[in-house]
Amino acid sequence: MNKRIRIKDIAERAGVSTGTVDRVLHKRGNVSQKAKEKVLAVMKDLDYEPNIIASTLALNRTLRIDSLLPDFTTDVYWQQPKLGMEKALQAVQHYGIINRPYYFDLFDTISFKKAVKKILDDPPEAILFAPIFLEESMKLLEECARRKIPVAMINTDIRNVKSLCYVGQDSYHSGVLGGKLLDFGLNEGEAAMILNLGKETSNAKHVINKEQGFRDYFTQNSSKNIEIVKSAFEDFDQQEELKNYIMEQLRTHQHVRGIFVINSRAYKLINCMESAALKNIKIVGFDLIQPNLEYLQQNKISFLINQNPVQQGYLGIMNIVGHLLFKKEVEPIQYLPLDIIVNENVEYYLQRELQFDLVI
Amino acid sequence: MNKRIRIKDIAERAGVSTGTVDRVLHKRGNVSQKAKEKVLAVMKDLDYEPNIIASTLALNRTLRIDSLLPDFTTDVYWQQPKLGMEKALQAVQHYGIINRPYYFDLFDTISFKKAVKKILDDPPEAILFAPIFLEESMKLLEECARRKIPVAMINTDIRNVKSLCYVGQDSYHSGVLGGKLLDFGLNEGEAAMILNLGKETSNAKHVINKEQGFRDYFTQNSSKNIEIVKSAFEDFDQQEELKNYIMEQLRTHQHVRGIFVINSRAYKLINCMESAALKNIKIVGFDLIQPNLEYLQQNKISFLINQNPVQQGYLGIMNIVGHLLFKKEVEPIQYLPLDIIVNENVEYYLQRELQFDLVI
DNA sequence: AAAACAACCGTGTGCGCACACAGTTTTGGT
DNA sequence: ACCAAAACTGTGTGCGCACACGGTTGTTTT
Repeated sequence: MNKRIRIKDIAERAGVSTGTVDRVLHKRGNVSQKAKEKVLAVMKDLDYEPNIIASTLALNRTLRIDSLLPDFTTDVYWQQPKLGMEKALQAVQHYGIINRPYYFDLFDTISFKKAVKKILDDPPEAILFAPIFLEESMKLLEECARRKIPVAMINTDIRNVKSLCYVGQDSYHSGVLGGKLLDFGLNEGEAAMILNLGKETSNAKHVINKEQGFRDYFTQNSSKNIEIVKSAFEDFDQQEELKNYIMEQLRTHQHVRGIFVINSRAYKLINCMESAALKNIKIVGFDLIQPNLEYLQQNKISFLINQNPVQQGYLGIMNIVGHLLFKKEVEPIQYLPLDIIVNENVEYYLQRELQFDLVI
Repeated sequence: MNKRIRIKDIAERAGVSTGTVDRVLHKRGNVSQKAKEKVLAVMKDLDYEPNIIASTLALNRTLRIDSLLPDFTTDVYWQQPKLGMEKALQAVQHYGIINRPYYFDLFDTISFKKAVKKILDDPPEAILFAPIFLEESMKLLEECARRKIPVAMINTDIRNVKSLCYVGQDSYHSGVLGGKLLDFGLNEGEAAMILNLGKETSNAKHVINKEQGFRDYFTQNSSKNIEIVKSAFEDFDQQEELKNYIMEQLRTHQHVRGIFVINSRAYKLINCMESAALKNIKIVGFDLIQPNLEYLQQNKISFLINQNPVQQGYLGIMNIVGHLLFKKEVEPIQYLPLDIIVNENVEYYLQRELQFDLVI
């Protein structure tokens, strides 16, 4: 195929005008059955593909994607999906895609509900959001399904309600992987702790899945008789209280030789541990945020599991755009790789985030 | 900014015609200094950005990117950069980008030189290639620099000659990482082998870098007194000879408890090893090709390091396109992450390769 | 039979830009 | 002063598509 097939070529071959071809193409206006069949046959024969460039120019439209993400001033982790989202938006700006961002307090459903109301009062073409609050998020999804607004989710997966897609990690298998990585540092008869430094209101399903995966790893794979200790502390921003809690936990569970921190806050754990304890305990955490990176470099953290938050934001937008503009089929569940990060390879992941704006 | 700024808006504001604005924009034809300054000032004031969509349509041009990759029938690894390249080409097809692919024999410089001649006899707008043969590749790069043909390299990095970019792995640090990953399975006083199942003619620099990185890891990080054993075998396609060689190597170096295979052919090593030996020796290899994946699943390979070959092909093309179409600055050296692959996370990397066509 | 309505269709215009071409102004030479 | 050439500029056209609008034909109603 040397020359791109145009609707003019289709029209000539089918013996109709370009207006008729356009009407068949867009299922618009009236076209006789006879003309329709002729046009469709020629399109198929010539393998016609619309010129998205010309279509975009002619349409001269603006499509708005509203985003609803946790406020990154509450938790630095959320700067990263925002970064990925912004880079994707930059890449597709010339297609007339614009964004209206909304933020909510990670620990306050009121702010989430307020933002949802604003979004639905002036509905966009599509929504990208992080479903931190299960019940409220399901309501948003149901309403969007009713209004046929495509929704892409990141970070947390909600099933049983229709959405365009989920882009994020598989929390169960991140728990399995955490088990595997901790296992390298464990000997026969020692104990491993799974530590949740998070609030009860957020991501309960994630927590359960990670723990289950972690336990299943040791049940099914490790022959070292490892005891699993579960631990959780909500007031992780209270330094003294957290320190007391950690010290007490380590005293109570003296066989613990590995800790799997299931949120991005492994650094808060390490802030509370004495050097001697750190030498004897391997720590596996999540996410390449600055305080974690410093401890990884100091080998106080053995592994970080990268949830690819930048890519979540990026691909969330790209999937929406692919659906809206290119009429692409979208895979409903898209798990991102569970990157294993050590001091020797972390640099490349950090560079990757910076280079995202090279992608069209 | 509610409405996109057009050249018409610039023209009105500067008191000239759109033809003059176009001439200033493209440094074409004649424009008086006075008009030029006015136009540039308005452009800057209004933060004008050309509409790439309209520009592409008006230009109605075809840009050809020639690719020069090793023949994937010789080595299955090379199917993957080809796949990434094809997906990128698909994504940018509507910009009028076409591809002419050339393939060469991985172990025969003649085929490479023949392909180079064909490319240069009918020069494309840009070239994507894998510089397997150092000397011949440098000649190609010098000629392209002379003719101002942008070249993107993947898999092997050639410095000191001008090119658009290199997208690939950092071979030194992949050696370092290999050392780290093997170190998990090693005890005091044991030995680690670095095994090269490759031909002398290919990628010598890569080999040297990986080995150096591997050695440096143990020198600088491991306190276990690990002896490093270097081993290489060229006739890796001769099953009996390879088996004899491996058996002899394992007899000679009985303290070897870990083997780092520095090409993608770890599976060939495992084909030659007896079950008993496999239980005592950890193996770290490269690349998610089918035979390796099977052994990873069977836990005969402990880790694979993913060189991201699909992404190399993909980003090689995307960088060229960004440069040609969007006049983007391209980062000259782009190292891809060194993914650590275990049985528990491999699935996500495989799925990622399949989903690439969702990206615009 | 005439009028009204619906189905159907072709034509024209515009989206923002690239660039060819012809007209106007300026400059240089005689 | 006159002429030719060069510099400069505005205008028109086309890229492929989306879609509004008016004209034609066929059908239904009066």
